[in-house]
Amino acid sequence: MNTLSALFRISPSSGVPIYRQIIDQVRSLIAAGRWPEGTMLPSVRQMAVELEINMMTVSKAYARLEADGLVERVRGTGMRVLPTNVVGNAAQRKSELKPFAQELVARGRQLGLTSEQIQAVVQSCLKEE
Amino acid sequence: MNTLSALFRISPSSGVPIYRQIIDQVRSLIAAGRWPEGTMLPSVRQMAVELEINMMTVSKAYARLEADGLVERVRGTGMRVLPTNVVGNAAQRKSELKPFAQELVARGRQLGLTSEQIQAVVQSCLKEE
DNA sequence: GCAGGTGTATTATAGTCGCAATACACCAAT
DNA sequence: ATTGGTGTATTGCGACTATAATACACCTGC
Repeated sequence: MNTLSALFRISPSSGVPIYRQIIDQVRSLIAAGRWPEGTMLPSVRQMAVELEINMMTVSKAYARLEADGLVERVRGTGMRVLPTNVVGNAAQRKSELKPFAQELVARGRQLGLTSEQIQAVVQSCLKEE
Repeated sequence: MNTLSALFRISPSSGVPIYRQIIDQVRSLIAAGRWPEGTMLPSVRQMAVELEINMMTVSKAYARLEADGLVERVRGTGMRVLPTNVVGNAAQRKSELKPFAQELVARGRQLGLTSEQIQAVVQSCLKEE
């Protein structure tokens, strides 16, 4: 099975740069503890094949993640998740989700929807998973 | 007062092209009936000044909106909202919001949050408006 | 007619993004 | 030492995005 496509949600047509989507989502996965300390990230080549993007695009995302101190580059082996970056606190993870909720609410308001209607849309998405 | 900044939510650093943000949000506002048939869109110059972006960026967004049949160009006057594009149905407006909800849920899951926690984040945003 | 308001076209510049193809440096397993 | 797996550097290319500075064509109101 293709585990990557289950974990990642890459949208080339969204306007958001692909390397940035990778960065954000890797950060989320690490923050949630799904990739614990010591875990090796998928190789750039594997990532590129499964997500149907360029190898260098993945590499650039990884380079940035290393610069941000989330991941360690192990020469000849791959990228290893560093320890100190796991956000165990649920409240902190919630705060990372907040920008997306704010975006959702703003759009809902523009569409003239009530709070209840906005929540209903979220609810339906949760059920459809 | 600055009505535009209250209606619009432009984020130049989001990665999403500015002209595209304008298009999406104008569509939302029209779909919600906040700009009824016959309403004149803000002028490109006003928009550019208040949102601190380039005039031509706004113009390109408007051109696309006209191509999509949402708006009519009145020479020497401005852009007028066309009638047949108003989405009166709440269900249809909800469906326009759905992609944002899906994005939110996917990110919440990546962060290891439960359905209840995701809803709580939305809830807090609704209260903070 | 004229001033001042529309949207638009043009040209040029700069930056970002993604892909392709190749080559390199490194490590692990054999 | 060889094979095959890491990530990376380089170069070139094309496309898209945004800005700037002008200039134009059009309509409205006085």
